[in-house]
Amino acid sequence: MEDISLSRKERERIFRKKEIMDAAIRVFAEKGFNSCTLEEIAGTAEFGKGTLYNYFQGKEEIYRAIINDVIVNQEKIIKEADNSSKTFIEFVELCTSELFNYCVKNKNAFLIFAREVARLDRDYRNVNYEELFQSLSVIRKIFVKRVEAGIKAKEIRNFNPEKVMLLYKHLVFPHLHHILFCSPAEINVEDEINFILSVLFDGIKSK
Amino acid sequence: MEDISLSRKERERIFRKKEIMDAAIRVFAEKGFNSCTLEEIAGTAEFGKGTLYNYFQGKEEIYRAIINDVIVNQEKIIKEADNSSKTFIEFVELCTSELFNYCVKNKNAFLIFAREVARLDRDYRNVNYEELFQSLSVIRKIFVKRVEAGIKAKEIRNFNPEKVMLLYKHLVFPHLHHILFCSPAEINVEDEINFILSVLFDGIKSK
DNA sequence: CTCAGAAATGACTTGTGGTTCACTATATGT
DNA sequence: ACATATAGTGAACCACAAGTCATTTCTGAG
Repeated sequence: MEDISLSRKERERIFRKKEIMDAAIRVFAEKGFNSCTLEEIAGTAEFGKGTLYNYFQGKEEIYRAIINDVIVNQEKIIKEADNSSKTFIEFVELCTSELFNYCVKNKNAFLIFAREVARLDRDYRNVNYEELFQSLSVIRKIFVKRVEAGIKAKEIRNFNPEKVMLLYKHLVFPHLHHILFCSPAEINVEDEINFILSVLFDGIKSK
Repeated sequence: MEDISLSRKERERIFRKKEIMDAAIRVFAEKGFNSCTLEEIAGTAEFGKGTLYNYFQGKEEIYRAIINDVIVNQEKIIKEADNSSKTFIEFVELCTSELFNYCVKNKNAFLIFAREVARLDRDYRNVNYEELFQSLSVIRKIFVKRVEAGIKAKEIRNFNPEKVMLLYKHLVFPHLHHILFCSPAEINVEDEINFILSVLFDGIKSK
């Protein structure tokens, strides 16, 4: 984790930045972007309000950084799955279980991401989110490439690859959000993954 | 549409309320809840700011009323589909095509709904949204009942009915949102419906 | 035409909270 | 020990927008 190419000063700075982000994640997840104040975030991080401005441009940028982080992690997961799988089905299974793991371990960050997910592809277009869009684009490209390969190998039916990717995304994230935040009962992650993949691969109709 | 049991005064009041809501839908869809002001909504509706308070408690209530409206319409669609279908598959086909129609015709209202959809089951719990939850609950009950019937009739596999409903919801709304707001190309609604239903029923695997 | 009640209005009040910055404290190097 | 740089701080500032209400305008019955 630690990068020895940086000075101790730099590592400390990064560490404090992370601390602020962790506090912000808790506060944003609890109250939402508009119903919490910078003072709350600062208080939670055990810093003064002004200090946050030494690390971020402002409230907006902290929020953005959190979402960016989630997406960068997703990018890592997809890349990793792309490298360690042969068939498309393997690839999807790997992605899914790793995504589930990540989101369960980072519930709060995922919640913030999930609340914004409907805005990502549209409302965020105007603003400066190059890095974020970069990652989103990489994710899209890898997934589409794998779908195309899967079709060529006759693993899966001949659908528009872009649409298959969207469908996967729409299946996984809202379902994750639901089981993590809307479901009263205790969850068996393994079961949830199996359910989603079973429907995705074979559909709900009786054979 | 017009209810003759009401006086003209009352009908006029309802008409103006609707006018305000229509303006609010355009403004909220364009800018989002937090980035627009009551004055903009009032201006768009061609009323003064103060007038809005003769019709609604405040900004929050206008927003709520819009979302409530969308959900009430969904409830109507589900009920209608429930009454005019025999098999589960028919039921789903009917729901889907009517939902698509409704959302295409009410893009802006649907956009507002879609932005909030991740919050509905959780963040909205605290506040007073009885009517809204009432409708959501009716929708859930009807859908689950039809899934159960479909399983009993061996139309579909034996999954947890609640989960099938969620999966359907997560398939339809995010996909609708994407094709209406994130897709650059012109859309063939018929094709989109067929794609979603084909995957839902039969999955993506080759046979 | 008159007048009472209803409806519309927008200047004003008020509270909020993001952002700034002058100052203090701490750490590092000589 | 001193100087310099770096980091932290929160009171004060200010923009903004939700909500209020005293006043004006409209409407329709008599």
